[in-house]
Amino acid sequence: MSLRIYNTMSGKKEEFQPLIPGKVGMYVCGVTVYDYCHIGHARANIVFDMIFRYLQFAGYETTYVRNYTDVDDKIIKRANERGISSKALSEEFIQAFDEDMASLGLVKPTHEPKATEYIDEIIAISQTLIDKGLAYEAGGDVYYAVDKFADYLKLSKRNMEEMQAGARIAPGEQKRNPMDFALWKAAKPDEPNWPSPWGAGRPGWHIECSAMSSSLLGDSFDIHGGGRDLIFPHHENEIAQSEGASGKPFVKYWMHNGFVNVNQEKMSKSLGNFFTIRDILQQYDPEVVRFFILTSHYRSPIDFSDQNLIEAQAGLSRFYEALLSADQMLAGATDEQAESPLGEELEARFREAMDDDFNSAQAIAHLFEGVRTMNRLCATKKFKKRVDLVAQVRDLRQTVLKLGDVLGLYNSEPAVWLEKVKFAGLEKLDITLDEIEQQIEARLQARAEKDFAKSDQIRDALAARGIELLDSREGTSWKLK
RNA sequence: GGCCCCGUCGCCAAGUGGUAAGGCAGAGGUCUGCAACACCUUUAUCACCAGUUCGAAUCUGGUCGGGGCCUCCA
Repeated sequence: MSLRIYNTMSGKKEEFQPLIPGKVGMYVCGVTVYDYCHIGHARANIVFDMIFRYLQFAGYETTYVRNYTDVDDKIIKRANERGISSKALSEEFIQAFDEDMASLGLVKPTHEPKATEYIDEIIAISQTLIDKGLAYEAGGDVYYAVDKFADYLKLSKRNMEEMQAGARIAPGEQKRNPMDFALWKAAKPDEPNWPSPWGAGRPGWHIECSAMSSSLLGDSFDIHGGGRDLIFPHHENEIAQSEGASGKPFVKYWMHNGFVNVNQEKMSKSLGNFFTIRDILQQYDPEVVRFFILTSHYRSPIDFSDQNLIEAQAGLSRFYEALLSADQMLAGATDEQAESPLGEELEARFREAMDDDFNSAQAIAHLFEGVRTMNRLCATKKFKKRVDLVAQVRDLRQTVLKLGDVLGLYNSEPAVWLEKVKFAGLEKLDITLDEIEQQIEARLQARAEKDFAKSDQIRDALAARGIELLDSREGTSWKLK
C-alpha cells in the first residue's frame, strides 16, 4: 500500500505521486513573528514535522520549507506600540519561535526563509502579474485583480458574487474591486520600506509565500500545508499569484491541519482564549504535548484541556515504563541471538496507518500494542533464559524506538524522563522526597518485622498524599498517583 | 444569509460498504503478606428517522445537536 494524502483541493484522499519520483518539495506557511506562539502554532508545526519525518522515513528525499513572515501590518503596529523597530521585534520573536520549536522536539526544516530576504523576487512576481494584466498599480500600491484569474476561489470553493456582497474597501485603499488584494503597499511614514518600480513600499500579505516557494521549490511543487484558517484568503491568493505569474500548476497536494479548541471553543486571538507554548510548557512536559497532538488525526479538531493532557501524560508514561522495564530485563538476559518477526510486523502496521493520510493516532495505537506484547513477554517466567523471548523483546524495543523517532517520540532515556515528570509532579504535592524515602524505609522495617498493619498504614498514608508505592524484588519505588 | 465540517463505549480517540483499533477510567482473574505495577479476560451497533444495497458507523435524503470559514489568525 502506498501513501495516500487528503487533498483539500479535491476534498478526497489521493494516491501520492510526487512530481519527481522519489523526491518531495513541501512548503508550510510559518508564522508572522510579532508575538509568542500559541498552541495552535504548536499543533501545526508538530503535525508537519511529523509529516516531514515520515516522508523521509518512507524514502522520499524531502525538501521542507517553512517561512518566517517578518514584514507585515501587525509587526509594524506592535513595533510602534513598543517603540522599537520592526526588525528588532521580528528578530526577537524569530528567536522565541526557534526556542519553542526546539523545546517541542521539532527537527529543522531544510530551509527557513524570511520574507524580507525575498523582496526582489516579490517585486519581480508583482511586475509579471502587472505585465500579464492580472494586477494593477494604483497610487503606489499594487493590487491583484481577482476577476482576471478564472480559477480564483477554486481551493476554498466560494462564490464570488456572495463574497463581494460582504466585502468592503478600507479607507485609503485604491482597489477597483473590493475582493482585490494588495501585492505591494506604498510606504507610509515610519514604516519599513524598499524601493520598487512603484515607489518605496513593502509587500502585502500572501505574496511573500509565492516568492519564497518558487525560489526554493520551483513554480510547481508537491505539498503545501498550513492551518485550515489559511485556506481563505491566504492560500487562495497564493494560487492566484503563483499560477497567474508562472502559468503553471502551483501545488499538487494541499494539506490543512485542524484547529485547537479550548473548552470546545475555537482558540483565537480575537477571543483572547489562547495559551502560548510557553504557558503550556510550564505545566506539561513538551513530549506530552507532542504525544497529545499526535494521538488525534491531524485534520480533526482537538480540545486542549487539563484532563486530556493528564491522560496523554499517562499514556506516554506507559511507553517509558515499558521501555525502562525492557531495558532492565534485557540487561542480564542471554546473549544468544534468535529470529523475531515481531518488529517487522509492527513496522508494517505502522506504515499502513501512516500511509493512510498520516494517521498518527492509528500508528500510536499499534505502538501501544507493541508495548503490551513487550510487557507480556518480559513477565514470562524465566524470561532472561528464554532465547526466543529475549530476541523478541529486543526486536520490539528497537522497533518501537525507531518508529517513535518517526513521530518524534520516546527519544528520552526512559529513567530520566520518568524521573523528570515524577519530580515535576512532586512539586505540586505537599510532600518532600526526603519524607517519602523516610516513610519507605520505615515501611520496609515494619515489613521485615512482619508488622503488616503498620506497613499498610504507611502505604495508605502516602497514597492519601498522592504517592503510590511499588514493591518489587529489587526494592520499593514510588510514583505519582 | 452563503460555503464547509462534525456527532463512535463513562472520558479521549481510530475506523468511509462486509457485522466496531488503541489509551484512560471500571469489573473479574493471575501475581502479592495484602496492595500497587504488569499481564489475562471483560464493557459500544456507531445522535435520530427514512432510503440505496445481499450487506452501512461508513452511501443518499431529512431531523436534531455542536463547530468552523466568509475580517487578522496555525
